[in-house]
Amino acid sequence: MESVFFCADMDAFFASVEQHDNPDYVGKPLIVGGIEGHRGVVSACSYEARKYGVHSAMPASAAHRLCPNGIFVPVRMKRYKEVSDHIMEIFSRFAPEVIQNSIDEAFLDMTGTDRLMGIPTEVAAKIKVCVKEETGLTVSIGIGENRYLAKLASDYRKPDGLYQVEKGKEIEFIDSIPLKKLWGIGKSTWSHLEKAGITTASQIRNLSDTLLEGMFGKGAAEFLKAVARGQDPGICASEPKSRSVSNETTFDQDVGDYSVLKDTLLWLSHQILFRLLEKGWSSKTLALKLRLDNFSTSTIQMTQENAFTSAEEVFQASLILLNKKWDRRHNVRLIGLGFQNADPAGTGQPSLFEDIHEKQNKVEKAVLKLNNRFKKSQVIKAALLKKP
DNA sequence: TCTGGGGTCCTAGGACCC
DNA sequence: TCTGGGGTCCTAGGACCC
Repeated sequence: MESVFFCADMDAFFASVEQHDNPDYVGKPLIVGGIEGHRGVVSACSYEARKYGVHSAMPASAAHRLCPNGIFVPVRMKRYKEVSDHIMEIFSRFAPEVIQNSIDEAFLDMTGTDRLMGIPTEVAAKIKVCVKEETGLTVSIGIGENRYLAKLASDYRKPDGLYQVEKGKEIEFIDSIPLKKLWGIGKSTWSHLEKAGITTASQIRNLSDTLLEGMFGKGAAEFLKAVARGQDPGICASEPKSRSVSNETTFDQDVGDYSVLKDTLLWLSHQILFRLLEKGWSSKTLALKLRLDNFSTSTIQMTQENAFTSAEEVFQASLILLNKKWDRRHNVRLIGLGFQNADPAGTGQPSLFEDIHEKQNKVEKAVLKLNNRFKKSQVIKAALLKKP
């Protein structure tokens, strides 16, 4: 049976949700994230804002310079998650298997569904109508014989696109997209490729395996070989190889005061432990991340014999990591804490989860108490209170 | 330009064991 | 008195994506 995959990708998702919730924003340059006076980047922006050269991941200051009359609004992740859940539910009405790839994107395995659902382009059109009617938003859908082609196809006619990569035209399709735009080829890989004089997929197809491996290493060579031929390099495994839970915060001003870092770690310890327990996972590995005032970033982690069970335990471990990693010669721009290699089977100790709501209350109280305390400290307040 | 926050996957090297 | 090979676990860093 021939495989058929859809990739459904929402158009300017965060910005579109904001425009839908607030009709005043419709037709105007809207920028989500990148609030003036705060460190940050643009999370998303409307197509009207893109005309000014604004794009996601751009520093806030640059966005303000390019688009001084733009409407800047904060990120409302909870709301986007709500809409996302609704959209995923719509997808599941049409596809036996929906793999969510990010908050605004999913792969639908439509293999063998044509008898029941109809031909792919018609089903895709129906999904688009459904999403529009129920959420007011537009989605672009790409169709291909594998997930990778579907993913590229979803981008091909954005916004409000619908494109199918025809059978037998896979190579032609790949060659119609600039190599540097292919999914998985980022800044670093592109710079390597360019330096080697490789700027098209057809050049990659003509290179020998040994040459490619010598230049990029085995993993990257395999990836490039596959995508240059329109094959799936293995994006989006249905079962991730490892799981992690982390929170981090960038201070409005770099911090040199140990007690501020300590208080932030206490807060982060509660956040990550609660989120871990909420998912029903467990973890023995704790990682601390620091970004210094010179933007250099480093991490340090430790693995203990047993899974972490209390925020206090996490907090104490995080202090050990901080003391090992921070030599106080630079102020701290960002501090983060996370669990690595989390085990989805959990701890096997149900007592941990029985009182999870009670735990949540305690955490909330603790955080509230912390926040009240932090109100005295102007430096840290913004960083702590911006989180729900 | 002055660079968020949350993730996954890969790699290279070291420790340790048989 | 100059030495193996393989497997597994762990760490730190880096690439990439949304």
